[in-house]
Amino acid sequence: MKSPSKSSRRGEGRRELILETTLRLIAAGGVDSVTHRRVADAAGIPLGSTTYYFASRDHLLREAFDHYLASANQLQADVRSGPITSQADLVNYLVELTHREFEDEAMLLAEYEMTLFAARDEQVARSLHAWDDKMISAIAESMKSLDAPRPLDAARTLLNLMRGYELDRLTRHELDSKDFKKRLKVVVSALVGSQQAS
Amino acid sequence: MKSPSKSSRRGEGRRELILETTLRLIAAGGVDSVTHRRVADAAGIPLGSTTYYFASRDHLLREAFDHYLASANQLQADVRSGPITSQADLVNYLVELTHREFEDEAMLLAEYEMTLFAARDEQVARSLHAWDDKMISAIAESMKSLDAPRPLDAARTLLNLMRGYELDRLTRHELDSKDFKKRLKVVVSALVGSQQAS
DNA sequence: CGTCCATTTGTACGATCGTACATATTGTGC
DNA sequence: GCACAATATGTACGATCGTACAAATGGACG
Repeated sequence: MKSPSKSSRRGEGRRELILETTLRLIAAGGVDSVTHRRVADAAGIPLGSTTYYFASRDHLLREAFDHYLASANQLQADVRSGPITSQADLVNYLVELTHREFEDEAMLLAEYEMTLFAARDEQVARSLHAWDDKMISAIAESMKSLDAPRPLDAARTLLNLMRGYELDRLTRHELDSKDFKKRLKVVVSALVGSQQAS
Repeated sequence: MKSPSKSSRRGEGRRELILETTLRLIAAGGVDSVTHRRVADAAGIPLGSTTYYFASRDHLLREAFDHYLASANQLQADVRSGPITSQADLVNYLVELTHREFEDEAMLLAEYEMTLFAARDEQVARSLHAWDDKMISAIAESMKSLDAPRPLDAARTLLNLMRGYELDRLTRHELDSKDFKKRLKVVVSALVGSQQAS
């Protein structure tokens, strides 16, 4: 009988403990603040443990980001609730999506730390692209019943907009989400309304 | 008679040399890669020079970001060319604005390094907000003759969209700018067209 | 020329880092 | 219980860091 609540997990459990701790550190102090020693201290394990599971600091960071994307997958699945049959439904879905991200603002910050890291690391970039594609597909799928003329383009535009807004919010904590919803509504109405290409 | 082309500038000139070198390092390797020693080596000056002008590493980074925003101000002024009298003019203006940013992709990366830094540094955050407000005002101003119902909201939406797109481009170098222009056109038509509030 | 202060330069100290590695401990199959 | 592989732990080494600081240099001005 295993004891999952044991603070010092063993084997694969310890591996995950290290990854989760690494993510917390990234969220709190950025990628720079991640060192083998700090991760070990924060996780309550000896230094040797981190080097045993991860050959180098880069390996640790890369796997931590992959671990984050896996958990983000779960979050995205949770948001999908009712069917989307109107523009208002779509707006609410998108607002809810960003709202969930802001529930843990530090983790959102970690997501953008990952984006910048990906700009200099091909491997993380590939993981991030796979996640982005999944997000775009999900948004496009949610617009299916609205008959948008170019669902993938529209989804990409909406995702860009959300990202830009989130980035703004990361440094302006006072920004109003009501304001964002109103602006989002205008864009959605343009994207799902029937207009011809250039 | 001063010799401005002298590689080892003196006084205020040396101060600027250090800031420019710091920005190049941030662009090339991120904020993490900035150390007093590396800046000194890259600038061809001794270590003592960097600590003489900047009391600490944080002071150096903060002033480097301010220095970047000052030069970005110049860039933005350069883009303003002809008058904007149609939606197409506005789209071209915005596309040109992002295109200029991509001319030096490493510097664009440095801009987002600054954004993440600002998320954890109030002082840099204030500088960045002042710059953002200036951008929003400039975009709103450029829409004046188009009679957009909410120019400031529209400008903020467009800036969010541009930022989200730029962030995407930083990791997907193959992305097409023609695609962005088409998507931007749809959004612009929605923002300047007359629609009532919620 | 000589003085004075801003600037420049080189060096040093203590702290922290990534990584390697030898040793101890644990769990498992027999 | 025993052996053996997987896992866990503590320690050490060389490198790099931020920062401090004393000494050297140089230009402006009497």
